[in-house]
Amino acid sequence: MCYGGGVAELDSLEASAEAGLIAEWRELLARHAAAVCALDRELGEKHGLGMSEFEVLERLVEGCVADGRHALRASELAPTVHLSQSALSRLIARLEKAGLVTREMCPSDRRGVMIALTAAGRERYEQARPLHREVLGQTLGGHFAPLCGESAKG
Amino acid sequence: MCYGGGVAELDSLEASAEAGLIAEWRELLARHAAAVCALDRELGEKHGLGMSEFEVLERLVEGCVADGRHALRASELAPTVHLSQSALSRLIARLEKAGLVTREMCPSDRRGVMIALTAAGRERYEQARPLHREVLGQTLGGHFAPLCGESAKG
DNA sequence: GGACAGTACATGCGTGTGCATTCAATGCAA
DNA sequence: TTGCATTGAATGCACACGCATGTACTGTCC
Repeated sequence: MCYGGGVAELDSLEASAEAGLIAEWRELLARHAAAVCALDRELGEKHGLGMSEFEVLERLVEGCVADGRHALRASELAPTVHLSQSALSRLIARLEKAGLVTREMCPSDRRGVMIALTAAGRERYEQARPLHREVLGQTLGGHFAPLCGESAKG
Repeated sequence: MCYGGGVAELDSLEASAEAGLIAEWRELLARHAAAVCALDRELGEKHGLGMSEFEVLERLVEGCVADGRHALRASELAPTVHLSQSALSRLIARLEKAGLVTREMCPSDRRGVMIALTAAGRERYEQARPLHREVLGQTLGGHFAPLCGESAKG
């Protein structure tokens, strides 16, 4: 197995590289599905938050810790949570409706919106955080991958 | 840095374990978002397939190769693509409508449905497969992660 | 100043998804 | 055989998403 390389071995080399890629891909899909599903279910049931809602709250908390800023622009928030601009806009609207964040006009650029955590938002985050970590520990660290949704119950 | 373990170091140990978990989680999210988004866009544009549609076709091809079976039960297909039973049902309906699979009553258990690739389905899969592998190679192997969607263009 | 391209966010719309439910078929027990 | 719990798949429904577009604002060029 020195892979020194006759032509005949090139194909099998490529084939095994492809097999490795697919294996990596499927593990990624499985872990993602397990984690997202469990997170959405647990955070939703126990804290009234979806996974993306939690991620946004977390970015806001980190923003405050990191550079002591009081609020973040929506445009800098969107890419960090892998959401489209429109999806983030609506997500922020939901959080605002729930009283977890506030949306204020940006004074320096009135097109922009500054999004800030409320006390309730920070509190909700702090409450949800241990469960978030626990679920991740189980679905990423532990490999027993409790698949979720209908397809898992059966 | 021997982590021999005074009590005071336990907290920092736990903190770094948590930080590692979160780092792993975020990389998982980033890779997944990049890959799924690119796959959906590329396969959609060039082959009229969504990511999940491709995955289902692939499972059907593998099923035939693996145990020479001509068709798979819907119930055994669902968990392998991380979709709920209802989502898979509709996905199969779309594939059937497109002429890529057939749905036949299972003779031994008439509640069940046997899903089989058509010639067109197999052909579509073979055509789409190289692009699928290419996109995965770029988004998983290469780490330049071309984020997709609106949030990426801006 | 006025016109115009570009940017930031909101919104109409179509679509895919999961949950709850429904319907048909099966297996088991009385 | 009849009755009933269980199972496999389809469907009503609500919801979150992305794309395309709309609206308000900014900056630049004339």
